[in-house]
Amino acid sequence: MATLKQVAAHAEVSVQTVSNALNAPHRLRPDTLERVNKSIELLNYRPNRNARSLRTSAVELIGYCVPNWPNQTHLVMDQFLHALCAAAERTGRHILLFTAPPGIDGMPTYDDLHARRLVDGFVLSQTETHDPRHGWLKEQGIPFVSFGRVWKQTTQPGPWVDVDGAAGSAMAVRHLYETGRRRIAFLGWPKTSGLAEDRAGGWRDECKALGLPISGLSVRCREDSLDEGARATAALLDAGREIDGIVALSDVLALGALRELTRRGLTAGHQVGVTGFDDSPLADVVSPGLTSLRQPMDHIAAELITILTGAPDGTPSERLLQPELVIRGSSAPG
Amino acid sequence: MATLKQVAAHAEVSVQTVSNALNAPHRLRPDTLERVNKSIELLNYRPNRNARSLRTSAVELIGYCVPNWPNQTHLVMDQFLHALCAAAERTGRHILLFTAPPGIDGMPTYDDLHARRLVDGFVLSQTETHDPRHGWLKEQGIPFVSFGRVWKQTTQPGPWVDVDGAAGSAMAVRHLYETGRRRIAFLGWPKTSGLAEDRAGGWRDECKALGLPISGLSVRCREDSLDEGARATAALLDAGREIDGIVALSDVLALGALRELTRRGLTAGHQVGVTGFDDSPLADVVSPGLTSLRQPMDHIAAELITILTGAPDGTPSERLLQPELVIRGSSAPG
DNA sequence: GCGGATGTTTTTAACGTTCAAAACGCCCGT
DNA sequence: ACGGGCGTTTTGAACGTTAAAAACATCCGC
Repeated sequence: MATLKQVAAHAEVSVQTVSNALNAPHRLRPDTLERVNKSIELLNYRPNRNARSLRTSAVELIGYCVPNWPNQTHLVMDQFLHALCAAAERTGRHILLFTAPPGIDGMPTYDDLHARRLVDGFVLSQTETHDPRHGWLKEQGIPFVSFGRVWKQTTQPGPWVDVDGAAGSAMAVRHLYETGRRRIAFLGWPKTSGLAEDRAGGWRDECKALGLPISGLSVRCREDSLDEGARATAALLDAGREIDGIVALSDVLALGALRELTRRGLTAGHQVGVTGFDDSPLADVVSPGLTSLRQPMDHIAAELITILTGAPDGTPSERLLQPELVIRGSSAPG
Repeated sequence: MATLKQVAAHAEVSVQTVSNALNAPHRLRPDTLERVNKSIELLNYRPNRNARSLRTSAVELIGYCVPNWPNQTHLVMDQFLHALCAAAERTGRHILLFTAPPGIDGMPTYDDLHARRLVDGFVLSQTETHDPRHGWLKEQGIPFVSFGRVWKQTTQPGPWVDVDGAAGSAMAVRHLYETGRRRIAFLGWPKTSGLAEDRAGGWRDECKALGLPISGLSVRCREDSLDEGARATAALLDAGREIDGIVALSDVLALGALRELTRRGLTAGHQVGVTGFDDSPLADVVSPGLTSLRQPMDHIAAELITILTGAPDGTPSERLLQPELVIRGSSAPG
C-alpha cells in the first residue's frame, strides 16, 4: 500500500508537498500539482485515515447506538440508518454502530468510545421523556445531537432535530375532515410520553379549530400493540360514539383499529377513515393501505449531521420538521 | 486526556512498561503492575485507538453496507444489526456502516474503505445469485464473510454463513402434516433466486418423503408483495386444488395468503394452515399470528464474526445454521 | 565468584500523517 | 545591487502507540 513517502519519491518532491496537493492544492504551482497528482494516481495512493486522525485528532466517525428495545420494533430503522449514512458520507464521515444499556447505565459506553477516540460524537435516537443521556453528554463536553426532543427538562438539553407530531395529527384530522368525517377519535399512549402528548395535542387543537367534538373521543392504549389498538377501537364503537374517523398515534395502533373494523364488518376507508403515524412498511402491506404520516428521513438525517458537525459551540440548534401525509385506502372518502 | 506518557511519569516507569501493563501484564512484576494500574485508574487513562491502529495496522472495524433496495424492505435488519454489533463487541471490534451502489458498481467504495484503513474487512448481506462482490473482494485480498451463500458459482466464492432454507421448509411441511394437513401448497418466487430454489426444494422433498402430492401445488409469485401472495392463493383456491396448507417463501407472501383466505371467509389456522419465513415483526402483528421460521440471528452474527476475525487464511469456512419454527395461530390444528 | 539462564524494565525506532517554521526562489522598487 | 515581499517548497517535530532489541537485575549451579 502506497504512502505519502513513496508518492513523494516518485514525484520528486517532499512529503509535505504531496500532503498539500491533497489538502491545500492552491498552494502548489500548477505544474507541480499535476506531477504530484499523476504520481498519486499511478501509485493508487490513498491516505491512511489512522495516521491522519492521530495527527489531527478527529476521526470523522459518528457513533449511533443500535436500539434493542424488546417490545418496540423500530420499523423504520433501516430507512433512518440509510439516510444517516448517506448524510454522513456527504461530509466525508461514517457511522459507527454500537450497543449500550438503555438510559444512564449506557453512559460509560458512550464515554469510552469518545475517550478512546473511536468517535467524534453521537447521534441519539429513541429519546425518552426524561432522557438522562443528553444532560450527561453535555456535562462531559461530548458532542451529540438528538433525534427527538427531550420533553420536560428544565435545563437546556442540547441540540435536536424532531418531527412536528402536533402538526402531523392536525394534518390527519384536516384530511379526514375534508373527506367528510365529523366525529374523529384519537388512539394514544399513556400520558407519560412527551411524543404522545404532542401528537394528541395536535388532534385536540385541530378538532377544536374545526368545531369538531373531542369529548370522550380520546383513548389511551396501555402499550403500542395491535391488540391494544383493536381493544381501544372496540371500546369506542361499543360506547356508541358513532365515530367516523380515527387518528392513531402509531401505525401499529392503526392496524389494530383496522383489524377491529374488519372484524365487525365495517370497511376502513368507507365507514371509518383511519390514519397512522411514521409510514412504516406495515402501512403499505395491509389492505386497504394505511394512510400515514411519513417522517422526512433524508431531511432529518441531513439536519442531524449538519448540526453535529457544523456548529462548533454555543447556541444549541433545534430543528422542527414537518411530516408528510401519505394517503392510502384507509382514509378514502367515506 | 491522559496519555501513556503521563501515566508512565505518574507511576515512575517507562512508557513501554505501561503499554505492557495493558497488553501483556504477565511480563510485569506484580508490585509494578499494581502501581501502574493505580496510575491508570487515577488518571482515567484510555488508550488512543488511532495511535494503536497506526502502529499495529489493524483498526478493529468491520464494514457493513446498509442496503437500500426500494421494493425489499429489510424487515429483520434491526435484529441483524444488533446481533452483529453485539458479536463484534465481544471481540473488541465495532461495525462501520456505509452506503454503496449495488453489485459491481459498489466495489470501488469497498476498496476505498479498505485502502484508507477505515475497516479491516466486510460483512456482506443481501447476497444475490451471481453476486459479483465475493469474487472481486477475494481477488483483491480483502477479508470478508457473507451472510447468504453465493448460488451457482463455479469458483469457490469465499466464506459464508447461511440459514438452511430447505430444512426450514421441511420443518414447516412436517408441522402442517402433524396438524393434519395433507394437501400443502408452496408460494415462491421466480426461479432465478437460489434462496427461492432452496426453500422450494425443501418443501418438495419433504412432501415426497411424507407421501403428499406436489403436482400443481407450487406457485411462483412475480414479486415479494402482499398482493402477489393473495393473487397466488386465489389462483390455487380457484383451481379447485383443495389445499389445506400453505408454505410461503416469505412472511409477506404468507400475509397475502392470510388476507385472501380471510376475504373468502376462510379462517387461517382453521381450514388452512399457513407458514411464512424469517419471523419478521409482521408475523406477530396479524391475527391470527403467523407461524414462521425464525433465523437464529445471534448465532448467525457470532459465526460471521468468528469466521471473519478468526481464520487468518486458507480454507474458506462455511456454516449452515438451522432456522427455528415459531408456531402461532395461522397453523393451529385444523 | 563467575558464566549462564531467566525475569523485568528501558531504549530506540517506527507506523503515516499534518503543523509550524524555516528556507528558497523570484520579482520588484529604489 | 540590495532589501522587502510574496509565492512555493522543504525541514523538523509531533500526534500516541507498539515491536524489537538492548540493558539491567536476580538467581542458580558448580
